[in-house]
Amino acid sequence: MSKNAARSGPKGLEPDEIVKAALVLMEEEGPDAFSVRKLGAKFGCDPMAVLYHFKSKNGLERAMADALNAEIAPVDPTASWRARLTDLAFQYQGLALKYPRTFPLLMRFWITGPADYRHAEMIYQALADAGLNDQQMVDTCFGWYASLLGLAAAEVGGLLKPAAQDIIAEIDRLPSADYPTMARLLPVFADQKAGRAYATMVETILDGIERMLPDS
Amino acid sequence: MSKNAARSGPKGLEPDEIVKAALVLMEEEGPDAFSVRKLGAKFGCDPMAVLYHFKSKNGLERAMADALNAEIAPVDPTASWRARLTDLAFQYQGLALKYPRTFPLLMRFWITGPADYRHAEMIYQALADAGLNDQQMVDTCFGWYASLLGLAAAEVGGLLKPAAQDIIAEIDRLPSADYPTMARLLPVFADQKAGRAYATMVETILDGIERMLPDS
DNA sequence: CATTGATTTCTACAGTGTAGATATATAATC
DNA sequence: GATTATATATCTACACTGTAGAAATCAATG
Repeated sequence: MSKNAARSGPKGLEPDEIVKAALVLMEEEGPDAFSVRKLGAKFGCDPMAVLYHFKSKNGLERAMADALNAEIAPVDPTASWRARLTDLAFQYQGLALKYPRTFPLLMRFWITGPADYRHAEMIYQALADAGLNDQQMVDTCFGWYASLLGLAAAEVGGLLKPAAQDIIAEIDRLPSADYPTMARLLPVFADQKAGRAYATMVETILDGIERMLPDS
Repeated sequence: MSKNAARSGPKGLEPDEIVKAALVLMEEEGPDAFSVRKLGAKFGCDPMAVLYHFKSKNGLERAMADALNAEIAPVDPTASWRARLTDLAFQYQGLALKYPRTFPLLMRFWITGPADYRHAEMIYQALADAGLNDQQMVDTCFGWYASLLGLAAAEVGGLLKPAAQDIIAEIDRLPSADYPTMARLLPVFADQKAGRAYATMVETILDGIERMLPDS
């Protein structure tokens, strides 16, 4: 439309659009079959055009990770620190469920760019309102973020989902003398409800943070 | 030596030895440059011999992940539940530091095989001794494990290490009005001591677990 | 010795990321 | 408007990847 907004080059390829298409392709194909050639074919451009905008496949994947982070919505600043952190935690879980095959990229590019500075700032402010001192805030913010990513990745990676039949069979085959507690808990595995372990752990970590407070 | 122990085939290739060499190669080359061809060259056999024993590169990588889990030593059963979980936590951190480039495989194969059932059994017994009920135990065990893996992966992935100079510069460039808390904490970032955030978070989670107990 | 069956190697193929040269279309300058 | 400059997109080529399938090799058995 206007002078230099929509089309910046010969074909006007928009990096954001490429990333969007890349996310779709990644979810369709999975991380192994995802390739810049397929992306080019899907997007209707030469594969090398993608690399021109992102330097390398690695750079593209970093941009994809940042695009995920950018979907995190700001939290309500009037809510309690605990409510805000809970909100963020479940937003991350939602992100993992929406992009199960892209989400692991967040653990490859722990710092993706501006989008997660925004996220980090929200965590810091919540922890500051909770009453942590500076050192505690830094440690806890990093730890909170890393734990959440691990939890969410495990959720979509299959660890937190109800135990699969073959896994249960495999555990059943173990000598129950060596694994008495696991053997006893097999039925509990079997009807493990998706998402509850995640919620439980979020509460557990928040409880732990609360215990750090001076008046606790 | 004896009949069928050492050499089971023409050359007597031992899968365990292949995995050992694979771990060395992975640490040398990193996940991108790691290939079965290079492994074959290093190990002195045809690349396809590797795939014969592990079905696929994926199968090999799963075996590598299980080899890492197998390095976890049993905990002292006479120690308190909290001491046992702490022990396991730091063993995992040690594993991540020893195999920084292989460790992320554990988040690709959340369930690697017998080695982590052994690990899980130790966690379950500790949680049982702590006094959690069955449902809590299952949720907390999964959550504990996933969080720890996230923490350890973040540690070697660069999130928990002292902030790098370019990152600090990048944050410094942000409009400090939008990121007031982060801006204030920049100096704390800068001399972040490796490993302390990990230790802090482990304590935090353990505190949270303690709060689940009925008499707490 | 011949056979068997598990192991190792060989060959070939389709697909990958990307460096480097080239073409193209827009914007800037005259 | 013609010409130059510049950013953008494409083309070509190369070294490398995982692995299917055929072939060779070797130890043990009958």
